[in-house]
Amino acid sequence: MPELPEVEVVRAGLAPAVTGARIAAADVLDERALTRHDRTSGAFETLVTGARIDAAVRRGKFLWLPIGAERAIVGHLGMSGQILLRTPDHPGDDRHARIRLHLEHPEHGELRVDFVDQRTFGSLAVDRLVPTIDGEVAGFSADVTGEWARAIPTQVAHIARDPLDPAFSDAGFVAALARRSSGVKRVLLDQGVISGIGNIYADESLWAVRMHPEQQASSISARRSRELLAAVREVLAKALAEGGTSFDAQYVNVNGASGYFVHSLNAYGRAGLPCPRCGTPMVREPFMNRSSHRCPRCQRQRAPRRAAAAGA
DNA sequence: CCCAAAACCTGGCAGC
DNA sequence: TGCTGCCAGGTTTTGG
Repeated sequence: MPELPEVEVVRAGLAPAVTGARIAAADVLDERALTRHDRTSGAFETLVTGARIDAAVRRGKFLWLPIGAERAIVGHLGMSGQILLRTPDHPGDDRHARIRLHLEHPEHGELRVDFVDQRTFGSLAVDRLVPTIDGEVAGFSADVTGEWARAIPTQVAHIARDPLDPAFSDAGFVAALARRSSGVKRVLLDQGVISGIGNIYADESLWAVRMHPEQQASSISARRSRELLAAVREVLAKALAEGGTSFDAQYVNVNGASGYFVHSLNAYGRAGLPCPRCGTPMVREPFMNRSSHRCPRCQRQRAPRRAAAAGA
């Protein structure tokens, strides 16, 4: 599923092809791909047609293409979204194609950007850019010199910086864990605290530091919190280096190729298989209408804190 | 503010 | 073969 590494692979692939390109036309094939588009500002097609794309920027799992200093096309891949670069004459037989952008690039000529999404949790939208709250660069992109660089789409403004962002606050993360009473995995998945982590990399990171997903966040020491953050960074960076994680071709990069990180997973999807560290069979447990994967030996839960004078 | 759970959606697959 | 129901899960919304 697309988490930070997968979205970054898409962004990096898209950037050189779309930067500087003009959008000649847009086809909306399925209105459900525009659920996050606010129509009161105008129709999607009208707003993007004729616009020039200045960059491809990412924060966490959100991706956006600034079109001028005031607006951007915001994309989220949801669970099954893909953004595919194609030649203009590519057959239009894609069953799950939702939106097509026809581009004219001064150097690369004509090309097509297809937003393809089976499960329709993903979306594109035209959104307003607003200044970042801290005045820092909004997200990751090759070029940060444009007017758009320190501006963020309103839809993304509430999303925390991701752990690979130079402006991410390690101390802020430690403090956030310290004041949360819920389980640590829930906090890792909270995009308002730290962005870019989904179910796969949460399980991988927790395995790496031998932490139980339901460990109460506030019970974790500052030192252990920093170890966890370091593990998150390591896991994300490694996945990124390997081109992202994908199963059954749900996720593909802009050229349509799958990532290879699936071969490197230590916890996710390994229920019943031996823990790569100690050999104990891994378990899968229900978690927020989905699953957690962990080693029952390496990742034991510390006794939950009890209220004072509890019991009878 | 904090927390938890439901809702959104499609297609693969197991089980009958 | 064909039906049913579960499962995958990121984000927003809703309710407490």
